[in-house]
Amino acid sequence: MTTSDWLQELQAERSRLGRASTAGRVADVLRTRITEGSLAPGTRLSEEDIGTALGVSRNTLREAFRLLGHERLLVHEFNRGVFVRRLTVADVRDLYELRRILECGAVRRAAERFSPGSSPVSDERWTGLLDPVRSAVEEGEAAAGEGRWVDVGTANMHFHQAVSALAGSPRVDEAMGHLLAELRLVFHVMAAPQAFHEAYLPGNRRILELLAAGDLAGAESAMAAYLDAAEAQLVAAYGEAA
Amino acid sequence: MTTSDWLQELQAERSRLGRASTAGRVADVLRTRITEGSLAPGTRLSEEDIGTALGVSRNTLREAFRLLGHERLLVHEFNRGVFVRRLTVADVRDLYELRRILECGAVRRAAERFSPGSSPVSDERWTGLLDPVRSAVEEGEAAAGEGRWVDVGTANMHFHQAVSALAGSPRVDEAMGHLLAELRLVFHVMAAPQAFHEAYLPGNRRILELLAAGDLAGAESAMAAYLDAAEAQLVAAYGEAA
DNA sequence: TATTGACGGATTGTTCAACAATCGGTCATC
DNA sequence: GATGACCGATTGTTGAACAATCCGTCAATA
Repeated sequence: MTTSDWLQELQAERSRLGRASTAGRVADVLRTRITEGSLAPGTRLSEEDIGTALGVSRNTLREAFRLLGHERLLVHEFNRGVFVRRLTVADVRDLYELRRILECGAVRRAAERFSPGSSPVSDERWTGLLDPVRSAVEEGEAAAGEGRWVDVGTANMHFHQAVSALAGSPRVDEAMGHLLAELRLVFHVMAAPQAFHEAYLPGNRRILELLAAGDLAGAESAMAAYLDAAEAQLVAAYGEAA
Repeated sequence: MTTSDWLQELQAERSRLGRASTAGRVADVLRTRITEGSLAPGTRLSEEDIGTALGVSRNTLREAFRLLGHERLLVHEFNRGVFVRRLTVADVRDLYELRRILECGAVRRAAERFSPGSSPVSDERWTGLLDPVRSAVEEGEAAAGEGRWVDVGTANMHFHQAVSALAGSPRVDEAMGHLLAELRLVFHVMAAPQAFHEAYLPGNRRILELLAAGDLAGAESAMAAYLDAAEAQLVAAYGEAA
C-alpha cells in the first residue's frame, strides 16, 4: 500500500468529519423522524418547541429546516413556519415521471458507454458497477425470508439507488437519493407496505439478471414496466386514502 | 374571462409576492453577480464585508449563502467560509452526463406520451408545449442578428429549458434550471462565449423542426449529438484554461 | 535547512435577547 | 352574513456576544 493510497482512504473519511455541524446533525434527527413516519405529513414544526426540545437555538434550527426544505421533506411558508411535506397525487405521478427518466436513462447511458455494439459482460468496470445491485437484491430477499419487512423496503431503495448509479454520475446519484427520500413520505400511506415492497423482489432479481447478461435494452424496458406498475398501485392507494 | 381565470392568473403571480424574504433578495443579488461572472470562481465571500455592504445582518446573509449553496453556486467549507464554486473538468463532464439523461429523456418521454405509434403533430397539447421552444429559437436568432451576444446565451438556456419541459414534469424543470445555472459558471472560462453559443443556433432550429414534424427519435439523437459536441468543446477549453 | 510547536489575529459557528411584521382567530359593527 | 378592527402567538430580522477554528508568523529544535 503506497502513501497515495493512504491519503485517498483518509480523504474518503473526510465527509464523516465534516458532519460536525450542529445544523446537520439536527437535520439528521428530523430526517429520520420524518422518513420513519413518526412525523405525519402536514405537521407544523414550531421553531420554539423543537428548538428547546433539541437544545439548539432558533437560528441553528432554521438552518436545519432549510436543509430539509431543499430535500423537499419540509415546505416553508413565509411567516407561517415549516410543515412536513404533504404529497399530492400529482406529486406521486411526477416523482415516477422523474424516476422513469433517471433510472431508465441510467441504464440507457450505461448501454451507450459500455456496449457500443458488443456486450459489456467482459468489462470488469461493468461487473464492479453491478456488485451493489446484486447486493441490494440479495439483501432484500434475505430480509423477506426472515420477515424483516422494514428492511425489505430499505433494500428496495438500495436496489434503485444502485441501478441509477450505473450512469456513473454523482449528480444523478444525488438526485436519486433525494427522490427516494421524498418517496418514503408516500409509502407511509400504504395500508400494507410490506406486501407492496415484497411483490417487487422477483422483478428486481430479473432486472439484475438482464443486466448481468448484458441485455441492457431488456433491463430498461423491465424497469419501465416496474415503474408503471408501482406508480399505478401507489396512485390507487393514494386515491383511497384521500 | 371567467372568475376562475382571474384567480388562476393571480395565483401565477404569487411567487413574486413570496419573494419578500430579505434572504431571498440577497440571494438574488449574489446570484446575478455570480452567473454574470463579476464574482470569479474561487472567490471567498466574507460574511462581514458583504453583510455591511448590503446592509443585512450576518444571520440573514448566512441564510442567503445557504440558498445559493443548495443551488451549487457556492460551496461552504466548515469554519472557513463560503466560496464561489470552482468547477472541475469532472464537473463539466458530469453536468453533461446529467443533461444527456434529462434532455434526451424528456424528448423520449414526450414521444412515449404523445405518439404511441402515431405522430403527435395533431395534438394541440403538443403544439402548445412546443411554443416555448419556438420562442427560444427565434429569440436566439434575433439576438444574434442584432449582435446582442449575451442574449444569445440566455436564449440558448431558454431553449434547453423548454426542451426539458417537454417531459411535463415540474421536478425535471427544476433540476434543469439548477443545472443550467451551474453551467453558467463554466461558460465564463470560454475565451469567446459569443461564438460558442452562436454556433449552435442552426442546430437548435433543426431540433425544433424535427420536434414540430413529429420526428421525436430524430430530435433525440440530434440533441445527443449537440450535447456531445458542446461537451467536447467545453472540456477542451477547460483544459487550456487550467 | 527543514520540520515542529506555540502564539495571536481574524473569521466563522452558535447562542441569546429583542423588536418588527405577519398570521389566525375573535368580536363588534354594519 | 360580510367587513373591519383588535389581540395573542409565531415568525423574520437584527445586533451583540462568546467559543471554536483557521491561517500566518516566528521561534525552537534536530
